[in-house]
Amino acid sequence: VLPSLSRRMFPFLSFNITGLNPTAHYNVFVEVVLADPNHWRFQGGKWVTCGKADNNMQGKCGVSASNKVYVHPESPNTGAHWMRQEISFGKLKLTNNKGANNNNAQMIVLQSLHKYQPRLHIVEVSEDGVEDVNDSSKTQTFIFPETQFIAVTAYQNTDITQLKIDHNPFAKGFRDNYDSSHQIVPG
Amino acid sequence: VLPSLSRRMFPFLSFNITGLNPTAHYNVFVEVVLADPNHWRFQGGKWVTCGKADNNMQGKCGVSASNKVYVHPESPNTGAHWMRQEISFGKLKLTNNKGANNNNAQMIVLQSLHKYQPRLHIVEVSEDGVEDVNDSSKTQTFIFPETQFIAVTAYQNTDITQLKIDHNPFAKGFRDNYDSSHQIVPG
DNA sequence: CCCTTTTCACCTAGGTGGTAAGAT
DNA sequence: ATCTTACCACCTAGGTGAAAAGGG
Repeated sequence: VLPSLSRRMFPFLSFNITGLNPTAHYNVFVEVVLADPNHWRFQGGKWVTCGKADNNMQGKCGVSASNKVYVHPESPNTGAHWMRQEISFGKLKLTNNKGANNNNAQMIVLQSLHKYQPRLHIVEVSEDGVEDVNDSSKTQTFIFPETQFIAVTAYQNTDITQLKIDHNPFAKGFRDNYDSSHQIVPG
Repeated sequence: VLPSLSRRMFPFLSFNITGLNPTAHYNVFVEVVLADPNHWRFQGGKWVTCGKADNNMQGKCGVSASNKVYVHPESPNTGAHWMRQEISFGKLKLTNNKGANNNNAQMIVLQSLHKYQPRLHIVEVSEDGVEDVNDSSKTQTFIFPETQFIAVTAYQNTDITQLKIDHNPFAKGFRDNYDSSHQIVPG
């Protein structure tokens, strides 16, 4: 879901990284860009393009925007740190509220019913402590097409709803086989 | 308190830092060292030394030990980052269990009924990404005597207990004026 | 006797999908 | 009609001091 109050992305992105310089410093972050310019709707049990593409979306697919980036909270850190174990983005939050970024909280702002492609960026921090995203030797980007998703404000596909209920620990109360026998019963 | 299961230090340490190089990288951490070699006990409403000092404590006052350090979770980071706002150590945990460090969790191991002095360390990370605590030009240490404390496993001074109940949000249920009228009443 | 460990009810803090109401 | 918002009960996760139980 994609509410005005932000929600975490679930299932969340998680990566294993190798080949970094163990003693150099890197920023690691995820960016989310439009995968295509279409509106999508869920019809007849399938996601279909709505026909008309957004007017002002043409040519913007795959282009970065400043408010669509989530820097991993352990950034900056050493190559050794990033390679030690899987890097998870379990706290990455999505929202459709453009004013949501005004707070200190870092959230990714998306448009509902559009398809998105997450990207993983690893940027080496140069000696003077600033990252240089324009130096291609210092920045690497990875794209996994299987991580594409369509943002929604209300669930459309019940399979997705069930997947979340089954695997997200915070949705345990909605599981069919949830044992509530420990609850207090009046009388 | 100082249980085998660790508890947070409260009130917690918090610092404002100025004078760093905004673009250089630093590790920031707190170390806790013995303030004196004595046993302390609370008697007649006051803390008094127990008479006999620990045999193997002589000459160890103020000396570092590897398991008495808590690295601020935002380390490493830039001077600009550390100077932007107050640096709080609200999640620093204390324990008396020497095996507690075996887990991934980073806790400071202390001995009950001994007096301790926290120290703030700021270490510049050199260009190759490793800190050099032996280069005195790259490391700074700050000591505030008013932050000394005596570790305990059970509260002795009721003034301290009340201070925690009054100011620690997690102890709200123990406040005299706590309004529990919202609680469910059976029948 | 004094100190430590364990357990507990009670709280903060915040992440779920459902649902009803609101908006276009 | 379709999408969005606001609110809710219900959950995870974990930080409190009190009090009882354990240990030297």
